[in-house]
Amino acid sequence: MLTDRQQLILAAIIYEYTQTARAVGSKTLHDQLNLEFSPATIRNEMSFLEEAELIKKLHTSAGRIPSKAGYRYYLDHLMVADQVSDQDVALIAQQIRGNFHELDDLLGQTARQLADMTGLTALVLKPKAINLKISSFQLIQLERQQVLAVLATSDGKVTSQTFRLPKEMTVSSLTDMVAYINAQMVGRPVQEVLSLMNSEELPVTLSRNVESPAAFLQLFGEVLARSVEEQVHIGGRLNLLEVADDAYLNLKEARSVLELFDSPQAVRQLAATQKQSVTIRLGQELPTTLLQDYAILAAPFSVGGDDGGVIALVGPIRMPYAKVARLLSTFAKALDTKLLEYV
Amino acid sequence: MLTDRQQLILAAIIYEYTQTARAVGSKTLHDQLNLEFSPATIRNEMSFLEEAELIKKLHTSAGRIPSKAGYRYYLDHLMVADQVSDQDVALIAQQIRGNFHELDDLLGQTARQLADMTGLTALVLKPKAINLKISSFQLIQLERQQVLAVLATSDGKVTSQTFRLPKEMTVSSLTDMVAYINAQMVGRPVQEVLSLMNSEELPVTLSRNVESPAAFLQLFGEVLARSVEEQVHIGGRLNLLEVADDAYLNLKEARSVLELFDSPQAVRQLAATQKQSVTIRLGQELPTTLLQDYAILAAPFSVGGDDGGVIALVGPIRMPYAKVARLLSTFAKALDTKLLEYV
DNA sequence: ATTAGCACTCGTTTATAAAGAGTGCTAAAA
DNA sequence: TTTTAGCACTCTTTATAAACGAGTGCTAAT
Repeated sequence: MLTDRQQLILAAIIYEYTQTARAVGSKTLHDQLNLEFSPATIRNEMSFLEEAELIKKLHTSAGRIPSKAGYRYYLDHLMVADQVSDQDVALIAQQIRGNFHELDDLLGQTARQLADMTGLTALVLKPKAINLKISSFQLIQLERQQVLAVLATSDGKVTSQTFRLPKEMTVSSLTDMVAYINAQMVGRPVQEVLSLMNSEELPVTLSRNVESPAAFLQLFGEVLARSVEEQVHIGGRLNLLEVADDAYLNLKEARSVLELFDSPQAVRQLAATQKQSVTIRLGQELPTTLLQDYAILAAPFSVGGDDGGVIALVGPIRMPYAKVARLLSTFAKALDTKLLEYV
Repeated sequence: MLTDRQQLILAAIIYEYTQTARAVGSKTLHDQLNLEFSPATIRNEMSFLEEAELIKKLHTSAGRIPSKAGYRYYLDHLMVADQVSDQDVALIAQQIRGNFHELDDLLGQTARQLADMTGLTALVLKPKAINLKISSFQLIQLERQQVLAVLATSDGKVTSQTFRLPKEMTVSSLTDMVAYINAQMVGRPVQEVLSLMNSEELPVTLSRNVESPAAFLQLFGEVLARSVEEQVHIGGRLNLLEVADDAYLNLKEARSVLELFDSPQAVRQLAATQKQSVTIRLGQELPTTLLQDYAILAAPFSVGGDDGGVIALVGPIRMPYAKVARLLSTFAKALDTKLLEYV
């Protein structure tokens, strides 16, 4: 257990280091923060903190920097959430309140805005849409056997796919069934319809309406599946380059980190969180060694009752956690309320 | 005018430098390429070439590297186009021949493939689609006054937009007009229809069918306009980072270059070309100072008779032009034939 | 016209020294 | 017992100088 003074000093070191990016020494700390005990005392406490592996030296005669364990301790015990300025709250609310036809537009815009405000990289994962409902399903004939299937869902998204009808089939032979689908399925959750399709029930019903339902079912299923595909929005990707403390960066590392964020699966894995509030992971706690020098803050949100949405921030371990965490949770809350509209 | 030997030496310097990324000296050049004249002779010729500003020294006692004018001379007079290996031609043809529902999928895939094969950044600009035809236009009612407009075009693309009907209007009141549009407009070029709309003609006709055509026309126009929006595909964006000769790169520069390619307008401007074959521009010939150390190769292609498509490559000035130029024109040709399908 | 020879240049590497920031320890002060 | 002043010591950073080496330009010989 750390004494109050030790905690104070640890927090001070993290504060200083976060600001200046330089190892902080006892004298600097004393002068900078007007502490009422001497550099020598600070040195003594520092060697205790170092013993506890909460801070470390880059070399024998250097000042201290926080270790990853030190950040961890800080996050778990010392951090006091910054107040988000009223101005910022207003800004966030205003932006998010805007009118977006499509949920994806809103989420993309949110990611961009969060990235801008923090200077970090923002991730927004749309949840698996359990409650997403079918708004309409239509077939549109393009030419001869070319048909366009269009599925609209309650989040405003339109999924479409062209396909070729088997020779003997005409579009009009399908209209009954399209009508049936619209009568029966509109307003029902996509996921529910998908499971209906697996459970023989729908196929049986359909076969009364269509001669060869198999091909059609496959098409319908494909479009349904694509409409609930999980999607990832990223804002401020290039902020990932701002890890280095100097003006030059390692080409290979920079490339691999940026490449990592080109893979939606990888991003999804990175941002995953179970907790109900902001979760912070850093360095070796992250699932990839590529991000040893990064930290990720993640907060859940829900879309119209569906759980599983995540809004997250990625940045260098040395970052102003208090401020950033607070901003993130403000965004998460704003999304939570706004997204009740997209049921 | 350069003598044959001077040309030979200039080409040799460019070759060596392209391979090794190091200033090339007279002795190295002699040894490396088994030239039948001595280093001293080479030195004499070199000082002539330097006088002509085709090559330069980084400092007094260093070897020579090509100047931008040197590259220019090489490109204009000396470059012999490499043969693309049959294997590569086959690969390209095979990939492009694949079946793509949407033109944009094909172009995106092409950009990625070209980038992979060259290690550079590939740009593909879809031409202003003069001949793009309307395949179908439909309205789909979502709920009460929410309507989804869907426009399918001959390139396989589906453009959709939700909008809200004025209170007094019902979807069914529009069906006549949708039928009219499909009867009259399907198969006609989007651009033609757009100009019809500006020229009062269509509005007049429509007003016979709809009570308040203004709002509807605006919607139709918007969707039409979006369907012919020019689009840019980029492959291998991160290859832009591979300019530096060493393992470290300048953060600021790297960022601004990558940011540049986030703007479709900027990309479009960069790739613009009038010529009928591969155009190569480098350094100060490019429209932005950000790309002083880059070269751009651009080749036109057409989509079903529409001119204005461009496929381009961006990379460091020091690159194997012969090989890369040849690959690019192979791609352009492959696209030209393939795209006859998307009329 | 070509080439061997050689002095000269200038960036790069290696070596050495001085400066500076910060520590750890000891002994005195509180 | 806790805190602090003092000081020697460590290790990076910066500065200075010397040795190295790739490559040039010029001159004189081929």
